[in-house]
Amino acid sequence: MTPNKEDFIKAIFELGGKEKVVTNKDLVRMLSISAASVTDMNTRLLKEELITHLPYQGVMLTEKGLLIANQLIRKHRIWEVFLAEKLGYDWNEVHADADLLEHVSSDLLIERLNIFLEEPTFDPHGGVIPNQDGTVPEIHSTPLIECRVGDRFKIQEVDDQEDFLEYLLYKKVHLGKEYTLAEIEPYDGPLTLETPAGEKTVIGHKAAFKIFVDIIE
Amino acid sequence: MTPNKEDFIKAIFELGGKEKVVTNKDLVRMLSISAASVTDMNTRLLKEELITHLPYQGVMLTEKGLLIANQLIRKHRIWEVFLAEKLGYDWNEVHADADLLEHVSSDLLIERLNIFLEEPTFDPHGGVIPNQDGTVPEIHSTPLIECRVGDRFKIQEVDDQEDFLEYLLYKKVHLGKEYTLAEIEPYDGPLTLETPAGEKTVIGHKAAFKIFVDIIE
DNA sequence: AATATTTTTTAGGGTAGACTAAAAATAATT
DNA sequence: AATTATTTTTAGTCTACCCTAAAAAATATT
Ligand SMILES: [Mn+2]
Ligand SMILES: [Mn+2]
Ligand SMILES: [Mn+2]
Ligand SMILES: [Mn+2]
Repeated sequence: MTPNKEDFIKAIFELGGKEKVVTNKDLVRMLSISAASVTDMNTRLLKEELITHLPYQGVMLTEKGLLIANQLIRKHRIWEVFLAEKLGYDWNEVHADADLLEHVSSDLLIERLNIFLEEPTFDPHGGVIPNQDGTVPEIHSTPLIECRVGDRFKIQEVDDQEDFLEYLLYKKVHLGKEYTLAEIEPYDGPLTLETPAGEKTVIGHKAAFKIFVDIIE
Repeated sequence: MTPNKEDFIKAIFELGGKEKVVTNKDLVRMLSISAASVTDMNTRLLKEELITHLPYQGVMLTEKGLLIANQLIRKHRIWEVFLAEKLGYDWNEVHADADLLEHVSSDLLIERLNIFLEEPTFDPHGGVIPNQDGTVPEIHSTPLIECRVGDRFKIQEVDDQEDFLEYLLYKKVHLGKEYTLAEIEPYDGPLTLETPAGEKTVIGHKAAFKIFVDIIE
């Protein structure tokens, strides 16, 4: 296994390759490599039985591939916790370094680090950390866009794109924060969130797809 | 710069390439690669002006190469401190992981880590950590083999080979520990060290070349 | 149904970093 | 001084990962 292969498998997973076929086009966009390179890597991963391939359709992860994806995500997210909690990184700064560190982390290192961090369940943007055996704890959360006016909730997870995290930092939206959904403008308009203290925050319509909440009672 | 190039430059440094010409043979032994691969890497590093090359003699580091070596050693040793102090690694366990982590450490990461570790001066076996600018703090220490009977000293630094560190762990020799040199057997015989409490430790002749001490007054 | 567009694959090539086998240069031995 | 042994270099290959350009297949549009 090499860093490039690992990142490729992770990309397939993040594009839904656990349940559905992922197209070459999507991988081209996600990894910023040429279409020919995607075909090339596909044939190599196919040879190792990490993916299944439907010609001209796309690829899906095998059990073996899925395990590698989850173990890599475990490493990635544990490093993100370390960078945020111990080294004082903001949540939009952790990804780049974690994306490199994940590939050079022995099992011993990750398990010691996990203990040092007191076995965290979530990474800095609320992504759940897979277990050592590749299983993933089941967490219930709802996309903010599906909430109704009047719902009370806590922020559970947010999309991990750097610019989106920076936007949320600016809006002072952070994990665990409690809000009530005060208003939704029609025709894909903005959402207004209100804290228990009465402070209001306006969030764009598209942002509401990238925020996941835990509705209270 | 790539991990292989970085390790190659570090190997030249560790074989004395700051002051003297390092042979291909030595690099073959240190890196466990073929002689042809050494010649190959030499020509590539030469092109980047990181080394100077005397055909059929060997290579030396340029200023540029030396800077890279020192910065890599800084990263390596800071990671070693982290693994030992925060993750509970023994001093003979830190090297392998640090040897990988050193290549994926951004400047931001290393400087934050350095602060988190409270700016250590030495790595777990007493190696001095180069400064950010590539300069190296001057530390005075004496090889144990040069000591005279009756000298009092503290353990300052030891060779970082894994099996040697394990041997010292078994002998309960650790950094900062105080001893008096009680006896040296002639004809390259063993050395006897004595703690202030009167406990005696016998050390092989060759080991005394790999232990460096700070003589007290 | 025919044509145009998009996507995927194939063909051919490049670089980094490794290898083996053989040639050339240097060092050691007789 | 000549021979032998060691070390370094050259020549030719290999794999991983990337590319561009062109061909083939699938999809969308007229
Ligand atoms: Mn991330
Ligand atoms: Mn990565
Ligand atoms: Mn080390
Ligand atoms: Mn290394």
